[in-house]
Amino acid sequence: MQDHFVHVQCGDCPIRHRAVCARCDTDELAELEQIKYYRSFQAGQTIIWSGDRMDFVGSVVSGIASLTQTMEDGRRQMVGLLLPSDFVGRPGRSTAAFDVTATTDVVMCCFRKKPFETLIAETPHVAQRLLEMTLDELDAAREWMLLLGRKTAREKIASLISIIARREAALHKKKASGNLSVDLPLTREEMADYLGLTLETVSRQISALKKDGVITLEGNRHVSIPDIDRLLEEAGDDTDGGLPV
Amino acid sequence: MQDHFVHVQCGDCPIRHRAVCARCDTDELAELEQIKYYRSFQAGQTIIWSGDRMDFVGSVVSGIASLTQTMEDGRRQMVGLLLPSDFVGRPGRSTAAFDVTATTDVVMCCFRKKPFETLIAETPHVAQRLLEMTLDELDAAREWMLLLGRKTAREKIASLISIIARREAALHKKKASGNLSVDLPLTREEMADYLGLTLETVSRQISALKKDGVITLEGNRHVSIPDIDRLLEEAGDDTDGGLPV
DNA sequence: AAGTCGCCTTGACGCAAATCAATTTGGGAG
DNA sequence: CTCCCAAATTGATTTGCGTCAAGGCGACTT
Repeated sequence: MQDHFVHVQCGDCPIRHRAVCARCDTDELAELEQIKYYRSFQAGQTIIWSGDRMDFVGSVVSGIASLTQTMEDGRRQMVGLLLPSDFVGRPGRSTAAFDVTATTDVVMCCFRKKPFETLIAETPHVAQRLLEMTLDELDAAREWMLLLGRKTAREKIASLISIIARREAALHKKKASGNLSVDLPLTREEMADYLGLTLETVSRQISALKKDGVITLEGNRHVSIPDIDRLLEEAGDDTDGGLPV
Repeated sequence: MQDHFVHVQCGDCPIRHRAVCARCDTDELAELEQIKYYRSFQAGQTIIWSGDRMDFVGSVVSGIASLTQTMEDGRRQMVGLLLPSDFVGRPGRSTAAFDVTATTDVVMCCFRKKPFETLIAETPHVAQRLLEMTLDELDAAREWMLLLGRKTAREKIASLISIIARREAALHKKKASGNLSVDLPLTREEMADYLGLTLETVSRQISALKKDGVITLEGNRHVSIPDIDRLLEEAGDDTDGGLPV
C-alpha cells in the first residue's frame, strides 16, 4: 500500500504534499474526498483575519502567503512565510491567531477541520508527521528570533536572501550550484515586515550589499549570489542547518 | 481508567505534568517505568549544548531553564523560557538546535528518547497532546517575534513583566487579583537576552516604569503591579490571549 | 506620447538604544 | 559587623536605524 500521508502526489495537485492527501486508496482516508477542497486567492487578498473563526486547515499548493501580526498603531511584523507545502491552521483551536495574506496568487488545499481532527485522533502517523512539521517551524521561528533580536540590518538582509535561496533550493530539490540566483517574492515593504526594519533601510542595505559585491541585481526583484559563503558570512550564520520554513 | 497523559499527578512529582507520566497504571505505559528518570541541575549549569547529541526528552519539574542561541561574536538571544511543565527536546531529531541552561536550580523529568518515540508512534493521544503543546509554543514564539521586531524598549519590558505575571498565574491557577506581584526569575542581563536589548537599557526602562508608577519594586527582583490594565497598555498588547511559554 | 500609479532609491536629519564608564546596592561568607 | 563581589543603577557619548522628503523607474492606461 502506498504511503498515504507524507510527500504524496495527489492526482490533481501540482506538487507533492507533505500534509494529508485524499487521493490515496486507504479506507480511513477515502471519506476525506468529501472534505477536501481547493481555494484560490489573488495576490494581496486576505485569506484569514486574526480572530476569525477557522473551520478548515490546509496546505499551500502554489504561491506564497504570509502570516502577520499588526499592532493598533499599524506597526506590523511578519511571523511566518508560507511556501508551497507549508501547513496552515491549528487542529484544536477554533480562531486564527494571526492574519494570513496571499503575497502572490495562492492556491490552497483545504480540509474541513472537524473531520481532520478525528483523522488525527485516529491516525497516529498523521499527528506524528504534523508534530514533526510543527517542530521544524518552531526551530525556524527561533532562528528568526535571533535575527530579529540581535542581528544588524545588513545581517538581516543577508540572512533573508540566504533563507529564500535555501528554501527555493529545497523546493526544487536541487543543491546549491555555482552561481545561484533567487527571485525575491516580496516587496521591499514585505521584507521590512519580515525583518523588523523599515522599507528604506531594506533598500539601503540591499544597495550596500550590491555595492560591496556580495550580490548582484537584475531588475530589483532578482538577486544573483556569486559567492554563497560570503553571503552566509555576512548573515552571521554559524548554523548552516538547512531548516524549512 | 485514569487519564494517563495530560495533567497527571505523578506519585513522586511535585507538580502536575502536562507531558506523559510513567506512574499511571496503563499497560502500554508501564514499561516507561524503566525509561523515566530525574535529573537535577544547579543554577547556571548548562543542561544541553547546541549541537550535542540528545538521547532524551523531558519536562521541567521545578525551576526555570532557558533556551538560548549565541553568535560567534557573543551576541546572545534567548529563544525559549521553560517553566515547570514545559517540554524539552525533539522526538525525531537527534541533536539539539539550541543551548538549554538552568536559570535557577532545575529538576527535570526525563525519558529516554527511543522508547518515547515508539510510545508516540503507538499512542495517538500522546502525539496529539504534544502537537497541541508545540503549537502553543509556536504561537508564543510568534508573539515574541512581534515583540523583538517592532516594540520599543519600554514596551518590551512591560510585555515581559506581563508575560511572567500571566504565566505565574497560570501555573498557580489563580486569576489576576487586585494588586498582583511577581518575582522576576531573571537577571537584568537575562531579561536583555530575552528582549533583544542591553542590560543597561533594561535597567533604565524598569526605572522609568517605576518612576511613572506603572510598577513598584521591592528589592530589584520583585515587582508589584498596581494596575494590570495600565501595564498591558504600556506593553502595546491588543491580544490579551493567555498563551503559555 | 503623455499621464498615472505602485514600487523603489537616495539624501538629510533626529532620536532611541548601544556603548563606554563610573558608582551604588545588596546579599552572602567569614 | 565588615568585607567582598556580582548585580544593578546612572551618566555621558556615539551610532544605527527610523523618519521625513524628494525624485526615479517601469508598467499600464488613455
